[in-house]
Amino acid sequence: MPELPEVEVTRRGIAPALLGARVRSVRLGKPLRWPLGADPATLVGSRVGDVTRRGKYLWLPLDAAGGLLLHLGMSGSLALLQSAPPHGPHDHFDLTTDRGTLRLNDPRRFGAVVWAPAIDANPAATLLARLGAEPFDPALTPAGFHAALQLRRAPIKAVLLAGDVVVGAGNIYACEALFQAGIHPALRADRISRPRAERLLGALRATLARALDLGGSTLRDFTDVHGMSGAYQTSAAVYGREGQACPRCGGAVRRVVQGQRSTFFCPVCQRR
DNA sequence: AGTTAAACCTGGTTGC
DNA sequence: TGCAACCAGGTTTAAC
Repeated sequence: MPELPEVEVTRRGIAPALLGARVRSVRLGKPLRWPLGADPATLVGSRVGDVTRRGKYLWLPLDAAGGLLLHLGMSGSLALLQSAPPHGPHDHFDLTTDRGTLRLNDPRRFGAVVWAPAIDANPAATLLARLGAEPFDPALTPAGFHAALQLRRAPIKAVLLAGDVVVGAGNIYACEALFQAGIHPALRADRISRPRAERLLGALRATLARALDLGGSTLRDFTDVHGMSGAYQTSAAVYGREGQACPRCGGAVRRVVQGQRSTFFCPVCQRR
């Protein structure tokens, strides 16, 4: 599921409700990507601070008890439950507080909940270290973006997905941003001109902002903390629309595989 | 060093 | 209907 918009929608859903909440108990289900790395009992009694986001990770500070780094993987979602119903087969983490239970549901278990003493201490620091710029950070300028792309020979689609230049775009929004920018997904990143890099950065920001407005995309699993689906997927121009008409030129949307992932694009509107 | 496959899992959809 | 093959919002890890 979750690319930056979905993670941010999730963060906005839980942050105000959990700020200052007192942890009552922690329940672990099946193993996630990594072990928690702490005795759940040591978290009990701590207070939740302000939940922040870095890339597709959420950081949930627990004052004296360090904090939790959360990732939703491919199929994860968080719910905030006032009275927690019995857990289902894919509920793998419960953080019960005096303000409700934060529950992670993740069928594929690519997600993670990892404890760290601080966000800049391991293992959180290592996981966050390789992340690129936040897409809405004003410090990320067209010139800086272009300069970073000049160092990469991989296809621009792969570079966007790698997230080490700019974070936030996953498979849906990388495809959509490239369509909006009129750039062919197989174009080498270092062959993108300065004006086109500027256009791509604008397209990426616009795509992510629009998805955020629509509550993200729900292909199958994703819901916000109240169980609501996102709506972006119905307005996608190319993603998931192989063979359908390009909304700009009417030609057929194509699907190719790049780096083991499907890429959707319009061969007419998107140029090398 | 930098790019590309393999791996982690489950479940829904497609095709024979 | 049954079953195999393929596909899916990600990213670390190992291998060219």
